[in-house]
Order: sequence, then structure tokens, then C-alpha cells
Amino acid sequence: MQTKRPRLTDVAQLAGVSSATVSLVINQRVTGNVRIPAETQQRVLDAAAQLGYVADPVAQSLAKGRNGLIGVFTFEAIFPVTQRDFYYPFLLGIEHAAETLGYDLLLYTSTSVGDGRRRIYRDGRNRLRLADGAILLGTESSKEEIQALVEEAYPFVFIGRREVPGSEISYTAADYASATVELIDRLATAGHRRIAYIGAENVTESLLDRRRGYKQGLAANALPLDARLICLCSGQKDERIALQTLLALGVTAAVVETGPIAYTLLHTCRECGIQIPADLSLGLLGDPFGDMDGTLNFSGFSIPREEMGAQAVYLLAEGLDAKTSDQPRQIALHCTPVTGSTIAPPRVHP
Amino acid sequence: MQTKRPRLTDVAQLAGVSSATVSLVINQRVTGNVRIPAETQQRVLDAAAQLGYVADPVAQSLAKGRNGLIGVFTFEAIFPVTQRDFYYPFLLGIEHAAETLGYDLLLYTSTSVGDGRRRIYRDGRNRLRLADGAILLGTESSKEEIQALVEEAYPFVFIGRREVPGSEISYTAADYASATVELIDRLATAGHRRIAYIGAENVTESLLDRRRGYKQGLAANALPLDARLICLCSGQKDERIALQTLLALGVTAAVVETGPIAYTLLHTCRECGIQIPADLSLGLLGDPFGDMDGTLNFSGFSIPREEMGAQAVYLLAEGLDAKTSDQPRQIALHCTPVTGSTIAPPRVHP
DNA sequence: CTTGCTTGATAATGCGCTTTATCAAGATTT
DNA sequence: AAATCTTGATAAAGCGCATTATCAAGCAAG
Repeated sequence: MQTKRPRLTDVAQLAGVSSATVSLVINQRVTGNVRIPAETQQRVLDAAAQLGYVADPVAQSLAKGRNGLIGVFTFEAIFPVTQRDFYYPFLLGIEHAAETLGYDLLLYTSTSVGDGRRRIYRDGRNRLRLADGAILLGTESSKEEIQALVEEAYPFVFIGRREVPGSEISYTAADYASATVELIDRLATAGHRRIAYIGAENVTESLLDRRRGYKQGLAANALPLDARLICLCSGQKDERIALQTLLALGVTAAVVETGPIAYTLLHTCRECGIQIPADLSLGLLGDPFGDMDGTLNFSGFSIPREEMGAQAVYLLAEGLDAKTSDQPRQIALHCTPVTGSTIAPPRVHP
Repeated sequence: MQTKRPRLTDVAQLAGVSSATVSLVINQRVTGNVRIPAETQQRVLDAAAQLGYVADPVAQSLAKGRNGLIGVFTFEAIFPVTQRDFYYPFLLGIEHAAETLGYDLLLYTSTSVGDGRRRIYRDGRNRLRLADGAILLGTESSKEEIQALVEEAYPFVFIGRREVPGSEISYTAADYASATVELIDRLATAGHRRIAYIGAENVTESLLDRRRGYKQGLAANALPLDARLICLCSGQKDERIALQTLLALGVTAAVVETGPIAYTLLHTCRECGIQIPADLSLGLLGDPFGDMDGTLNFSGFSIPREEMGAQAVYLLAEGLDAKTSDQPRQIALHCTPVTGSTIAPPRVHP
């Protein structure tokens, strides 16, 4: 039982050479200017083997200047109970890519501020700096911190589109706009002419993309844009009224912004006796889910979350490896259409 | 726009002090022999904030042997698709505890060996050493690596009981033995006298605990131990026969080792026309799950996974803080009984 | 016998931070 | 006025390893 691990110098001493020689031999850096004959090398290797020498990774990374860590920062808890299904696929992709590239992942867990929200800066210090670069994930409460990151040129990649006024940042995002256009196409192809948009009141980049896609999709199918068909409501109470109004306006189909909205909408429809998809076709602008009783599966598209996570890591690594600080890059990933049971041709008017 | 992260010396220069002063102030080591007036300290803190300084964990750990990181090592991928529901609660607890204690989490992702299995030692080097200590999780393929960890005195805590011949290690485990005893109690109280044990062929610590609990439970209820009632089978094909044999031996209840086994058992019973729980009461020695058609919920106990994760972190942190290398500790956590619908009094014989 | 090249290997420096002994200057006591 | 104490801070020595310029010795060529 040896009380302390052998150091580089221990090996050097045993082999009767300098520590530099040991380092060079062990790391196979014996090229060009440096020449060590085979027998000396063997002597070093034997000594290392005899002592069971293992280089200290900490000292190594200090000497090499990089620590091989990629940080993962989420604005909510990384393993949240409620967001579970949301974050998980991203992490899956991140982990896989990190593994492929030989990076380790650093999860920032010491940054909580008490109210559950997490902050990048604590006491004015950027905690992300622990790692070579970081992946950012989740809904930020303000753009200030991101702005600050940009200013101090810390390498990071966002998952999900983010726009920061005055500066460009790297991100990997789902191509919501195209996917929405495609969904409108499907509805139009089915024969729908008046397609409503039902969304939340929030304004985030990804929601804006969907709304943009909606307008593009209408235009692409030569359908007129009617502002009355765009319904950004959050209150449950007037939902029934809003729904009736839409139907009265001749709406036969609607795209719904998010899962939760679709969920409550579904219930409202049931209460009002509106048949899906007979009376109203629905397209979900996001990952479809089935109804509780298994009779209904949403039509929509699936968001390539795992891919987004992986690409974010690749993007970050690319930036880290680049000698010159290169331009930020954005990657839009294609969403896969999902055929469900909520789209049907419109009922022929009597 | 500064291209590289600020160093200790940058802060020192800006504050007009030495780097030693900065280090002392930032780490709150201003005690005893060292005196720095409040205003100077403030100056240092301001400078650090202005530059966004964060100590390099690598340099820190090289210099003082600690870096505030807790490693999380799993022998399978950390975010595995299939094991998802299994690992997740542990991570939840780990994250929460780490957050409470102010540690960051380091996920080892670069240690894969190609066959999907992960190894602690790569090229003979202990990758864990990057963090102060580590939480180990999952099913190890061999005890060699653990043994090696013990020998080099690296601090770690296993989640799940592990025994390593010749040395004692720290772990947090579910108290399977007690929970099993309690489940046997429930069956005995319901009137069962001949209770079978249905398990796998594997031999892991936690399975051994259940088998031990089974015997203890029988003894506690003054029931005889009949070796024929212990059925450690893995083959599906003879399951029906085994089941019939058990029933022929007068068995009216059984405890089942794991979920997957219970799942197939359930199907076998259906095929054979055995009613659960009328013909046979079942107790699951683990987290119960419902049947697909919602008609049946297993009786069993729930494993405090989140708590296990959290306690592991606390245990590890305790060991790290201890000046003297203290003894390994083991924590057994209580499992909560779950009342399902698979236990009923035995059918009264005609 | 110089000069110049090759071989074999190392001294020295740095990575960024921690830590302790030490010290100068002013304040206080004798 | 000399001795002592206190205050405020730092110089310097690592931690374990990587890297590069440099150097001594041997040898061939001029």
C-alpha cells in the first residue's frame, strides 16, 4: 500500500532521466527536434509500469491550457420535475455529442438564487467560466445576462433561437417556421380555406417563428390573411366564446401553438360538442401527444430535440477549436411531420 | 472585447494589489495572521466583478486539492433512453443536494469505451480525479475498478449497496431487506402461509438483500422456509411449469423480485387463467407499476431514489470536509409501502 | 586541427492559483 | 529614544505536468 501516487519525477528518478524525458516519452512527443533512443524510451516505460504511474489529469489540463469541460446551464433546474420531458431529449443529445468529442459535462448546480431561477452571474462573476464553453438551455428571464456573455466573449451556444439586439449569437433551433408552413400545407391540401391560429400571449423567438410560418403558409397556399382568425388568448374563460366566434367566421381548421394550449382546447371542444376533426381540424405546432383515452393523436411535427442538443455541442466545440475567434453560427434543424388523427377534410356545407 | 478569461493577476493589477491578496480576499481567507482592511477588500471585489473573474477550477484544484466539483459517474450512459425512469430520480436528488451544498456537478461523458460500457480508468488513469469526489451509479461490470478506487483513496459514494471484498466503501441504499420483511408481513397478515419467492438468476447486493428479507420475513411470521418455494428462474419457457408447480405446492402468494419479472409473470398468469389476486397474491419487491389496461396496481414498496441521490451527495461532502480521512459510511433508507390491488386473503380451500 | 552537423537529452519556464513566512511602516509602550 | 506590537500586505515557494530553446558530446568533413 503506497501512501502517495507516483509523480512524474518519481518515474524520472527510477529511470535515471529527467522528468521532461518521461513526459515526452509517455505522451509520445518524441518527434522532430527531440530525440530519445528506443532503449531509453523502454527504460522509461518500464519504470512507469513498475510504479504504476498515472498522470494527474488536473495538472495535465492546467499545463495544456484547456480543461476539456463543456458547461450545461439551464435557467431552470436541470432535472426539473415538471419540465422533465422537455429537457431530457436535449441532454441526451448533448451527452452523446460530448461523449463523441471526448468532453466532459459540467452541470451548474451551485448557481441557484433562491427563487428557483438560476443566474449566470453571481456576485458579478460569470460562473460559466469554469468550463471551456457552455450550452445554454431554457427560458431566460432577461437578455441582460446573455448580452453580458457576448460582451465578455465567452463561448456559448444556445439551444433554441435567441436574438440579442446588437449582437449575433450561436444557436441550434428547430425550424418552426418551415414546419408550420408545412402543416398549413397539409391543412390546405385537405381542403381547408379558413385556418385559424390559436396561441399564447407570450412573445418568444420560437413562438414568433410559428406565427411567421403561419402567414407564410397561408400566402404559399394563396389563402387570405384574416387578422380575426389569429387568436392569442390565455384566459380560459373566454375560450369558449373565442372558439364559437372562430367557427362563426367559417373556420374549419386551426393550428395550435403549444401542447398545453392544445390540451385545454381539446377539453373546451368536447364541452361544446365540437367534433375533432369532423367539425374542426387541428394541427399542433410542436410535439404531438395522444389523448388520455387513446382515441386521438394530434397531427403536428416532432421537434428534433436530441439533434438540437448534439449539434449545439458540435457547434461549441468547433468554436473552441478555432484558433481565430470565428463568427457565431446558427443551425436550423428540420422538424419531422407527424400524421395524427386530428386533420380531416372540412365538412361540406349543406 | 477581451479574448481570454481574466486571471488572478488581472484582477490584482486592476485593484492595485498583489495576486496573493486577491486570492485571499476572494476565498475569504482573511483571518488570523493575514489582515486586509475592508476598503481594500471591496476594491478587490469590485475589480473581480468588473472583469467577471472566476477562478479556474483546474488551477485551483492543482493548488489546493479541492475544486468544488462532485463527479457523477454511471456505468451506463447517464441519460440512457431505456433506463430513463430508473436514473432520473437519483439525478434529481443529486442535483438538489449539490445545489444546496454549493457544489457543481461534473458528468463524466468522455469515458466510454466503445461497447457502451463506461470505465473509470482509461489508459490506466482515473478520470474521476478531475472532481473532488464522485457519486457512482449503475451496474458495474466488475469490482476491479472500485477496488482500485479504494486503493488510491479516492473519495466516492455508491448509490446502491456494494460490497467489495477486503475493504469497506460508502453507499446509500434502499433498505430492501426491511421492506421485504414488511411485505411478507402484509401477506402473512392477509392469511397467507405458503409464500413463494420468484426472482432472477443474477446475484447483486440488492437482490441478495431481498432474498435475505424474504427469509427473515418468514421467520418473523413463524412460517417455515421451504426451499422449493424459492424460484430463481430466468427462462421464460419453463415459467408456466414452475408456476403450476408452486401452486401445486400450496402456494397462495408470492413476492416477485423486480418489475420486469413481475411483468412477464403477470402475462403467464393470464395465459394460464390464474386470477390475481384471487388465486395468487403478488407482492413486488420494488417500485410498483400499473397494468396497461389500468385494472391492476401492484402491491409493493417505493424505493426512495431521490433521497438516495441526495444522501449520497451529503455523505460524500461530509467525507470531503473531514480533515482526517474518516471511515466509510453506509446509509439504508426506508422504502414506503405501496398498497395496490394484488394482495388479497387466500382463497379458502373447498 | 577547426568547423559544422547530428544525436541525446535536459534546464528552465509557464499554466493559474494557494499558502505561509516574512517584512516594512506606523502606533504604542517602556 | 529605544523597544515592542500591530497593521497591511506581499514575496516566494510550490501543486504536477508540458513544452521549447538550448546544450554537451561525438563525429564527419574541410
